[in-house]
Amino acid sequence: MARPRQFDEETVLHAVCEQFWDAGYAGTSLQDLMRVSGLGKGSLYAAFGDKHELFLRALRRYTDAVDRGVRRTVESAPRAVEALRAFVVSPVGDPDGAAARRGCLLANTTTELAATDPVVAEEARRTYAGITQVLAQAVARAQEEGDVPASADPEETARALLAAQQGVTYLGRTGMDVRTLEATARSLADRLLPV
Amino acid sequence: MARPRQFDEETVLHAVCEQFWDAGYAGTSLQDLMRVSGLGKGSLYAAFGDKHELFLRALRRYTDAVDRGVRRTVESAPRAVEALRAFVVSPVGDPDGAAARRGCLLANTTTELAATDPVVAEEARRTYAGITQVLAQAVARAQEEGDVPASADPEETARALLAAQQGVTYLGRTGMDVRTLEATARSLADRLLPV
DNA sequence: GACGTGCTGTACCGAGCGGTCAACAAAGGC
DNA sequence: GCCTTTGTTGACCGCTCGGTACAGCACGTC
Repeated sequence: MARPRQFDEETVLHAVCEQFWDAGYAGTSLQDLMRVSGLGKGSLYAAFGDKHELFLRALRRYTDAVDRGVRRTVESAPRAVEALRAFVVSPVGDPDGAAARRGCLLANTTTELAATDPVVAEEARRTYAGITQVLAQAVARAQEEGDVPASADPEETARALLAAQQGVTYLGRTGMDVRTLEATARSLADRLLPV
Repeated sequence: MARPRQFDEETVLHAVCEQFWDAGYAGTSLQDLMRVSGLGKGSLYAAFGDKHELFLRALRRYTDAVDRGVRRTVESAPRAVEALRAFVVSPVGDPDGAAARRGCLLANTTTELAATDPVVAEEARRTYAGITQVLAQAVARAQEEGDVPASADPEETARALLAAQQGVTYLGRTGMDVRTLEATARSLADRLLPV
């Protein structure tokens, strides 16, 4: 047999993900990746391929986590409408606004790369299609529970909620005051999910 | 006297703006800027300072144009509510989706740089504060014209509309199908501006 | 037409980039 | 204890980056 790896792949991907999240794709150098992962260039290349492949691995890990998070929120909510409201307000994050300013790794890197990197664009569309589906099912459940008018189209409502959530995410990234941001998110939830 | 400039500053800023819009800040090299402007390095540096200063000049030119565009739309609309609807749908652009995929220079570069460049973040906040104000005035006018319920808070409504518009802008950048994108934008306008 | 000033093009700089490679280290099989 | 295999390390590659320096050039003035 051969020499075993001295690092945990998941741990490295997590650290790399955080780095890309904070500095973007172009803003992250191989030196940064070596520093946060604790690995040498050779090990990174042997284990994950080049910078772009490593980024995609980290991005997919992140989108999987986001997808699972949304599903869990919907499944565990006593009433579906609460999960939908929570989804719209979720980008606000902590009260000091650090999470809001950080934004979403997928949104940040899609904005940076979508125009030139079809793989990233496809990953974004795939992720949002999945989220839209989960939200649409939640809207249907909220209709059964009497919290959303039966006249609303579930999928259209889901897409409106997704767009609203992404808008809140972006305004958070601009550094908008957290209380104003939260008020905006709640206002959107109120208007898109009338009582 | 000395040798006069052989280029028009506005023309150069326009070309530079387009380049940053297409490729982002980090994705644009000085060579790119020389190519699209037709100027040498020396001329660029003498006229605009370094890359970052040149970028800020181009960005401010862009945000000024956006601000003026929104004001003009509101002023020239027969009914204010039409301008508000048009604002939310505006990121959709042309039917083939090229404009939607391109997104907004301010949104793209804010997402890329806001975390590390306080000047860009401030420029974004300033621009959106101005747009919010114009939208709020339009909401108030729409209320006078009987198109928006008098119970709505103009500023809160304006911020909800802005977030929705930015969400649509982002979904457009992911490459979402244009018809779906337009339906989402119209749906948001319908829900945020009830009849 | 000589002058001087500011624009222009180019050669050049050090630094950092992403990526490669060969030598070395650590494990289990024999 | 040697061999094979794989992981690790760090030196090294060519290249492009943003930025500077400078020589020459075109123009309005006098």
